[in-house]
Order: sequence, then C-alpha cells, then structure tokens
Amino acid sequence: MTRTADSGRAGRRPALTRARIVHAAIGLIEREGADALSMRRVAGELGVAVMSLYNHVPNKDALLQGVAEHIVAGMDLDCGPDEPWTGRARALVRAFRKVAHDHPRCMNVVFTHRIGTSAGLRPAERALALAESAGFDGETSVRIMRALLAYALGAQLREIGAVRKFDRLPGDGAEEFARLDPDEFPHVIALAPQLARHDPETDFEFGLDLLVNALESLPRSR
Amino acid sequence: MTRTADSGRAGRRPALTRARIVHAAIGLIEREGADALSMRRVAGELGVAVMSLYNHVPNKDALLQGVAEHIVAGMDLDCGPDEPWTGRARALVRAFRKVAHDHPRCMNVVFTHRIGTSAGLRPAERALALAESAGFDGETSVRIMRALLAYALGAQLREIGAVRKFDRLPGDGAEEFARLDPDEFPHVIALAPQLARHDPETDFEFGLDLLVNALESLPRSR
DNA sequence: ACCTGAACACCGTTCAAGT
DNA sequence: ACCTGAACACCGTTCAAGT
Repeated sequence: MTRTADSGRAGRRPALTRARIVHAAIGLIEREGADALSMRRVAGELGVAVMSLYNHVPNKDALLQGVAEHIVAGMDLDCGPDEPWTGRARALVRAFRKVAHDHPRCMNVVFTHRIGTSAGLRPAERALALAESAGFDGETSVRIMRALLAYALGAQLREIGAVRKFDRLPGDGAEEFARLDPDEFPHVIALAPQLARHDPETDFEFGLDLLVNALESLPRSR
Repeated sequence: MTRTADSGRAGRRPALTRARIVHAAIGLIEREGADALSMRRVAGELGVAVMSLYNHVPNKDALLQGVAEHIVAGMDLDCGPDEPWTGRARALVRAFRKVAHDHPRCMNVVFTHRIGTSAGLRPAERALALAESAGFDGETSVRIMRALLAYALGAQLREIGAVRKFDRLPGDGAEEFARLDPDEFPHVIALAPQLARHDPETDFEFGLDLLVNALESLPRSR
C-alpha cells in the first residue's frame, strides 16, 4: 500500500517531479478509476496548486502517456535465456498479463496511449530476438511479434469486459440468460454454465497454447 | 455521407429519439474523435436543448453504451453455412474487423463499454455454433470463442496503436529508430524497415491463420 | 410524456504575477 | 526555474417550470 495523501502534512515536502506526478496519477486511477483522474485531483493529492503540475507535464494527455509508459516499463522481461524459445514467448505474453493484473484500472489508459519512450520497445526487442533465435526470417519475426502482441492485448481487454459483465451478478449469472430467445441463442443458453464460469487464467493459457503451438509447426528458414 | 447538421433548419424536425441521439453521437465521434463528444455537442447537432437528451438516455455513459451496441449490432454475420467451420471462423473474426474499419474512432468506445442488449451475444452464438459443428465439446467451444474474440479485439487495438505511431512520420519512419541504443535494440534496429512497413491486412491474416490452423489440429470429441 | 433554461459543482488550460 | 490564483470556456447533471 503506497501513501499518497501528503496533502494534510505541513512540513517540508519532496520536490515536485514528473515521476511523483505520474505515480500519484496511477494511484488515483487504481483507487477511483480513470474517470476520477483530473489535474486538480492529482494536484490535491500532492498538496500543490493545479498549475504547478504544468511545470513538469505539458498537459493531461502527456500525463496519461506517462502513466502508460511507466506501467509498460514495469514489465518483468527476465525470462531465462536458457529456456527454449517457445517458453520465452509464453513468458513474454505472461509478463504483460502480470502488469495488467497489477494495474487493472490503468489498462484502458495503456491501451489508448502511445508509448513514446524507448522502454516501450523493450518487449518488442525481446519478441524479435526470440523469433530470430527460433530460425524465422525478419519479416516473419515481425508478424509473430504482432500476433503475440494482439493476443496479449486482446486477452486482457476481453477479461476486463467479462469481469464487468459477470462479477456483479449473484450466483453463477444464470439469470443473465433467462430472458434470451431460445430460437436465436440455443448455444449460448445451452452453454450458460460454461459462459458464466469465471476462470480467466485457463482461458488465457488456452489461447496462448493455440498460438504457440501454431508457431512451433510453422516452416522456418533456418 | 450522412447529413446531421439539421441545427440551422427551422421547419418541423423528426421526433427526438434514442436512435437519432446514438446516430448523432457516432457521427460526431467519427468526425471529431471521442474527446469531442459531449451531451451539449450532441444536443447542438440535433437542434435541441441539452436536457432534452435526458428524456431518452439516462446519462452520458448510457449513450456511449448505445454507441457500442449499435456498432456491434452492425456486424455482418452472414457467413454461408455451407462453408467449412474454419471458413466460418475466419469470416466471423473478419466481420469484427470490418466494423472496426467502418467506425475507427468509435472503437475505443466499443472496447470500453459493456454491450447490454442481446444483439451483443449474436457473434458469440455464431462462434459457439461453429465450434460445436466442428465437434468440440461445450467447454472447449467456449474457450475457442474467447480466444477468437481476444485476437479480434487485440488485432484491432494493436492496429490503431500502430497507425498512431507511424502514419504521421514522413517516409518509412526510419528516423524513429535512429536515436535507439544499438546495444539494447539490435533486432528492432535491424528490422526497422519491416517494422515501419504498414500492411495491417497481412498482419491480421497471419495471426488469424495461426489461430485457425491451431484449432484444426486440436483433438475433437466428436 | 416530453421539452426547456438556470444553476451547481466540476473540468483543462491561458495568463499575468510572484519568488 | 518553479510556483501560484484568477479567469475563461467548457463539462455532466439536478431541479423547477413549462407544454
């Protein structure tokens, strides 16, 4: 648990910094959601006037970009290079999943803001390196990286949506499907228990297995 | 091209409707971006007082939900049932890609808003139906649907991000990589031309092929 | 049932003034 | 170089009043 409410304390405060501002923004988003983030609220948390923020950040969009960058930079890319390349591919996608779980309410910010710093390219570098070590040519390596990235992003996006859909329903969510037209949705109704079951971990690994297995049986140039 | 600027005309106007409000919101987002959407702007476009909107839509979030629902409901799900199931799986994912391309600036709204109407379940119904016809059991069918959805979502999310990263650079974007540390990013730098090349269609089909091929070699119960 | 204007509590950002 | 308060042009939404 981080302590961000210095506002009340009157003693000497640490210097205002872009890093401190980004950190306060992340904390605020995680506590109250991205809608609650405003320059005024962030300034309040830091016990500072709103306009002071603008000495370290050009505008709100740049602050959100800083949030996205900080979170992506927090990815743990240490997958032992001794592992086979498929294991490293899995570790890379799981590393993204990890930061997504550590900062669930910041993910929409990550999804919608460009990463400007070179730290955003570190996961790409790892992905390209492992694809090359597997013997794929450059063009294929880029496509593999993009397919893995698409799945990493989409799996988290879907999971967030699924949580919002089911987790505030009592029980297994069966009543969600009670009103559906049985002629139009026979499969959805028949599979209601499976659809209501909430096991994101298994869902995630299932799709990751599909992708990695497909990569393994892809023709290689080397 | 739709005509939304009735504002100036003084004659009898069509009745204010939830559908007309959603339509105006979609037009505004596509023309000026999601940030430009406000209840006041929408009301202005329809030549109506702000508060009139609230007779048909409880609040702004519900309006955005309506936008997401309308766009998802616009998916073309007519994949000839004579096709093999892999073809229908491809058609389904491509149908999502199609609406994403028809409403590029609305996609972030779609990604971040729950679909409340049953129309949002129609793609799921199709996906479950084709997985079952392929001989998968119910639990596997649900996981297949989720993997396909994750890829469909993520591929579009990635593509939007890639466009924002490269399409405003002159030439092939090589100068984007000029400042990178060669020791930290050898592969990114070596593959700069491939990374700068912008061929989302091929990227998308590459990942889709991976997934569908993996599905085809999955053990089936029937 | 539907529409409306005024009002309230917020926003992001510019500007001029301070140290 | 950094901080600040006042001001401007916006927001979403409540409320009371109209038809």
